[in-house]
Amino acid sequence: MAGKGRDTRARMEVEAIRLFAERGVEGTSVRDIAAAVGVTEAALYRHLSSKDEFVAELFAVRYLELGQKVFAAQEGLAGFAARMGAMVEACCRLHDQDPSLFRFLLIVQHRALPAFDPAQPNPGDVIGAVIADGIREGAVTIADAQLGTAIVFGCVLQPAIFRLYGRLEHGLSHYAPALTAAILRALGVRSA
Amino acid sequence: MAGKGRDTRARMEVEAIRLFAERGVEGTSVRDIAAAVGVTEAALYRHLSSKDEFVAELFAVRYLELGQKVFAAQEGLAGFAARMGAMVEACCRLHDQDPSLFRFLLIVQHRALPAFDPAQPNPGDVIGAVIADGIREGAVTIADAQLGTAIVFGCVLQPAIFRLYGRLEHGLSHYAPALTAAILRALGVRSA
DNA sequence: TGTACATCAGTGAACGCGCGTTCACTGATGTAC
DNA sequence: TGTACATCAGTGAACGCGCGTTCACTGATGTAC
Repeated sequence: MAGKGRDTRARMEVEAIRLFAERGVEGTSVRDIAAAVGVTEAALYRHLSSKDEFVAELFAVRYLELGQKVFAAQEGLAGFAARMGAMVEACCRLHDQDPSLFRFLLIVQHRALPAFDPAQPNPGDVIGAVIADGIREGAVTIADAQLGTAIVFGCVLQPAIFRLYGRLEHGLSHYAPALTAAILRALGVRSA
Repeated sequence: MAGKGRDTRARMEVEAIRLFAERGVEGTSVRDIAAAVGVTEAALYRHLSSKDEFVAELFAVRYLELGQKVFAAQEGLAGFAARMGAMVEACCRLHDQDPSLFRFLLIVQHRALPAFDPAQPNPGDVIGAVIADGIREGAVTIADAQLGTAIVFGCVLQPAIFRLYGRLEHGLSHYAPALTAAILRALGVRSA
C-alpha cells in the first residue's frame, strides 16, 4: 500500500476533476471518486476534510494556476493585438491539454466564484486588465470595458462548449488564429 | 382549495424555474418546490410523474418557445445584418423579461440537450441557420460556420452570465446595439 | 544492528440525514338521473 | 331541484435508498536509543 499511498492525493484530484467534469459535482459521489482511485471512501478522508472543501480547494488552486499561465502568456509582449492573441492561444492550448479541467472550472465557477479572493491573478481579471490597457492606449475602440471582457470570454468559452458537444471537430488550438482575428475585430482594434 | 388548485401547475413551473436557476436542479428538492408553491410534496405528484421528467419537460417546452421567438424576430427581414441584429435584440429583451428562465435553460442544457429532438426550432439551430445563410450570400466572411455560431452564442450568453454576477450593471437590452455591432464585426460582415 | 514506539494511509462496517416517491385518506367540484 | 356517485387536488405520514461522514482497527514505514 505504500507505493500506492504516495500518489493517492494526486490521483484523487485527477479522478475527481474528470468525474466532476463528466457528471457534475452533485452527480459524483465520494464513493464514485473512491472507486475510480481504487480505495475505500474512508481512505479519501485521510486526504480531505469534506467534499465541499475538496471541491473549493480544487477549484481555487486550478483556477489560480490557469490565471497565472494566461498572465505569463502575454507578459512582456508589446501591443494589444499581440497580447490578446497570446492569451487566446494559451487558453486554447491549455484547454486541449486538459479539457476535463476546463469543464470542471466552467461548472464549478458558478458556485465557487462568489467568496473567492479577487486579489489573486484569476483568468477573468487578467483578460479584463489587458482589455482595460487596450482601451487606455486607444487600441481598442469598443466603449464598454466590461462588455468587451464578456465578449472575449464568450468567444473563448463557447467554442470550448461546442467542442465538448462535438459541434466543433478539431481541438481549440486549430481555431485559435481565426478566433483571435474575430475577437480583435469584435473589440474594434485598429489596424489589427 | 379550488381556486388555489386551478393554477398549481403553473405556479409549480414558475417556482421550479426560479429555484433551479438560483440553486441548480440537484440543489433544489421537491420539498423546496412544494414549500415555494405552498402545498405538500405529495400534491406536486398530482401534476408530475417524476422530478427528472418534470425538469426535462420544463426544459423542452421553454427551450422550443425561445427558439420560436428568436425565429419570429428575424422572420421576414432582409439582409444578414438586420436579421442578426433582430435576433440579438430579441435574446436580450427575452433575457431581461425573465432572467431566471434564461439561467435555467443555461444550466439544464448540459444535461437535457443530448437526446433532444433536433428537428424542432431550438435557438441554437435558428441562429446557426441564419449564419449559414449569411455565409452562402457572401455577407459573412468568417470561414467556419460552426465557429461563427459559437462566437455569436458566446457573445450573447456570456454577457448574460456577467449580468448575473453583477459585472454588467444594466439589463442586456441596454447593450444590444453595441453587442450587435461587435458580433457583426467579429463575423466579418461587409458594410455593416 | 536490534528493539520500541509513533505515525500514517489504508480497511470494512456502520451512522444519521435528506432525498424522491408512495400510501391511504379527505373534502370540494362536476355530472347523470 | 335533490340525490348518488366519480373525479380531482389536496393532506400528513411513511417508505427505502444513497449520500457524506465517522468508527475502531490494521499493517507498513520512519525514528530514537
